[in-house]
Amino acid sequence: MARAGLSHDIVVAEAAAVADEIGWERLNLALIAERLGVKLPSLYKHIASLDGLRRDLAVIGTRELADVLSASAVGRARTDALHAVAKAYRRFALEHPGRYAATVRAPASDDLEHGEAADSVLRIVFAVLAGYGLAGDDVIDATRSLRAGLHGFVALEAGGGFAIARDVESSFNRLIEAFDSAFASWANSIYGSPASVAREHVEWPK
Amino acid sequence: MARAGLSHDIVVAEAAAVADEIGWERLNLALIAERLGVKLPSLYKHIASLDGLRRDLAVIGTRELADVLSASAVGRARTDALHAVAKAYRRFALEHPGRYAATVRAPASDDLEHGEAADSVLRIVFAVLAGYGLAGDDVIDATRSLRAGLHGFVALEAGGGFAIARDVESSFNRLIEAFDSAFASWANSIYGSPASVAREHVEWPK
DNA sequence: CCTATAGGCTAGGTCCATTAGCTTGACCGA
DNA sequence: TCGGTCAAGCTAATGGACCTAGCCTATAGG
Repeated sequence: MARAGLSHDIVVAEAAAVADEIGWERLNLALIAERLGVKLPSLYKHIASLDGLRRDLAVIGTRELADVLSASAVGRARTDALHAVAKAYRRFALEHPGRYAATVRAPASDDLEHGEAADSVLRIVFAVLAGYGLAGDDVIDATRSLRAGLHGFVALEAGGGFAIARDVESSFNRLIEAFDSAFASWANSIYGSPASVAREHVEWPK
Repeated sequence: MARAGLSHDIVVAEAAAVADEIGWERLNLALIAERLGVKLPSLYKHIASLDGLRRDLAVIGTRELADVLSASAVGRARTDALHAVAKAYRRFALEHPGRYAATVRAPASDDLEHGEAADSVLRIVFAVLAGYGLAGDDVIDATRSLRAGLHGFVALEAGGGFAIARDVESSFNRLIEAFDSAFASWANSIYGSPASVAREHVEWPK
């Protein structure tokens, strides 16, 4: 009985690869075990349950997304930063559909580790929006709108919803341009009231 | 052995109710059978499979969504129509989360009945956008952007992603206002090229 | 070398979806 | 009314998935 040399991180990493290949919803322990050269029950020495594994996957997926977005934004501001972050977001979702789907899971309210990962993504978005001079409720509305647009677009695209003969990339760029215009105009509008940004707990992206 | 008096439509209707209550992804035959006062295998006299039932649910859910959107748009145009349709869309998704999730399933390419239901929703959106004077690629970009924004927003909201202390309805209104401004400006921009609207097959909303 | 621990294993339980095959209620024509 | 057909229910059994209990041994530390 040779040891396979598994660890918690190795199992989660393999689960991420499997999820990217066959889809988040079809993720199953049997396939993970097979690919690791181990029988299914052996996985339970490293994970708590399938649901626990999904949560762990959500955490590392969210961290990876934060890293990708952060790297895309360095040295940019306003329109440049918005387009760069949006492009990086879409690219991550298309290249790692399983990991991306994992990030859509909202953290449990008592899961500090997961919550911190989600907040790290939100901080990047806030930083981009700060470049537009947004404040108060505007920041929240802009964040929600941008999240909605990004998530909706990549979810529909990944699901095969864009079948018309029109370049998807061009449509995506115009969506982001629309947000760019909106955020620019909000900064000068009456909406920019200095309401407190009361952060109970911030969840991302779902 | 008293007969329960089931039919295909009754089973699908009960499935819709169950999906709205416990969620699209947790829909299962055991619970449907129990609620109908029948043993699980008896359902197979009326449905082909769980996946077939899901597809049937997608069709009726999509039709219901089309009816709701259509009713909301009558007698309105441009900004009024856009806000009315958006509000009806969000309301449907929040009141019938299971049915809404079902509508996100893209029709199989050879499923004419499902495809027709999906197209009936798209026609409503096209009609609203026609009021803005959009043409060519603009119509496609606007449709994709609007779908993305609507779907993303309600998906995130339903998933508990909007936890900050800011009224969700207000954020939604501002998102729609942003689309309204964008569509209005597109109609007068250089983008409005008369490219052909090549409709291979149109899928909605995923 | 001895021992404790941790990481594998087999066996078995539960819960679903699905299929096969049986039984019986309801309707229809003679 | 009688009998036949069909549809709608049922039980039983299969297979796949997650999960647990309990065993067995490779490895690390003394």
